[in-house]
Amino acid sequence: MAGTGIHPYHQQWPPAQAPPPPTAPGAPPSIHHAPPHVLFDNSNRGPPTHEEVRTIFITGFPDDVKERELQNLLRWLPGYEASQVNYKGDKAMGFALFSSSQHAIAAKDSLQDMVFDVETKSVLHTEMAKKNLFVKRGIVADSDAYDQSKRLRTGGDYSHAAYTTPSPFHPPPPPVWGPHGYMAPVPPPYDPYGGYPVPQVPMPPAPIPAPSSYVPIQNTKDNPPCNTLFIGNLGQNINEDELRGLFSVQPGFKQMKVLRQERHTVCFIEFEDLNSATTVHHSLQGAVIPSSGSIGMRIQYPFRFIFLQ
DNA sequence: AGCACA
Repeated sequence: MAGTGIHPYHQQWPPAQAPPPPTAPGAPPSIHHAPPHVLFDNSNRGPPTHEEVRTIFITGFPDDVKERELQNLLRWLPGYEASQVNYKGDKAMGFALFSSSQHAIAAKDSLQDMVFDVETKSVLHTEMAKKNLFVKRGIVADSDAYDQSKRLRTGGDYSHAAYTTPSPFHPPPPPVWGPHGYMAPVPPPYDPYGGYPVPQVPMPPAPIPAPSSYVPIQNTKDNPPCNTLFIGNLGQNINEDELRGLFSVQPGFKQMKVLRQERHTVCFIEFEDLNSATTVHHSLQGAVIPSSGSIGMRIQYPFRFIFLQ
C-alpha cells in the first residue's frame, strides 16, 4: 500500500548506528536532480540512500527477445536512459532505467499491455522495479561519445548509417553499446519540454566538402558501369553549389550537369574514366549533404549513356 | 506472478 511510509521491500540498510539522512517529518523526500552524466554514480557512496526508483520491470517478452529489441522499443520514450534483459530460466525480464520516476511511470503506463510481438502473441506487463538498474561507471561524456563512427548500428541493421538530422523515421541518437549487454546511451542534454532528445553532433566545417552522413539507399539495382554517374534522391531543396562542392573535389571529376525537373532534381557527373566514377559510386553512395535534408543520395550508373554538354 | 546487473 502506498500510504504506509514503509518501503515494500526490505532493506538491510541502515545498520543501527547509521540512521538514514534526516528527512524532516512531513517534508517531501529530497530528490536530487543531477544532470544526466552524474546520475549513475552509485559508487563509493555506501548505501543507496532512498533513491527514487526510476526503473521499470517488464515481462511478457517472447523467449528469444533480444536486448536490442528492447532498446529499440524504449529509445523513444522520454527520459530513457538504459535497459537490460535478464533471463530467469528462459523467461526474459526487462529492466529499463529512466531519468526520473515520473518518466519511468509514464513509460510503464505506455508499455503496459503492449503487444510486443504478434507472431508469438506476447503482451508486455510492466511494473515499477524494486530497485534501480545498475549502470556501470556512469556515462562517458567525452567527445568520443559523439564520434559518428562509434554511433553506428543501433536501430536495425543499417550497415553504415550515421545520423545527423533526426526525422520521424530517423530518430534520435542511437545509444552506444556498453560492456555486457548494457546500453549506456550517450545522453544529449535532455530537455523535458522538447520532446525527444536531439543529437548535437558537433560538425566543424569540413576543410573539403564532405557528406554530413550516409544513409542506406533503397534502390540498389543498377546499370552497366560507365564513366558517368547518375545522382538521384536529392530532395526538393537540393543546392547545386553544395553538390558541386562535393563532387568536384573527387578525383577524376570532369563535369556535372544538374537537371531540375518537376519534382526532383537529378544530376549527372562525368569522370575522366570508369575507375574514378566507380570509386565515387561506392564512396558517396547514400551521402547526405545539408541541402538534401536527411535523405541520402542515390548514385547509379545512368540508364542510358548521357553525353554531357 | 516472475526483480537482475554491480
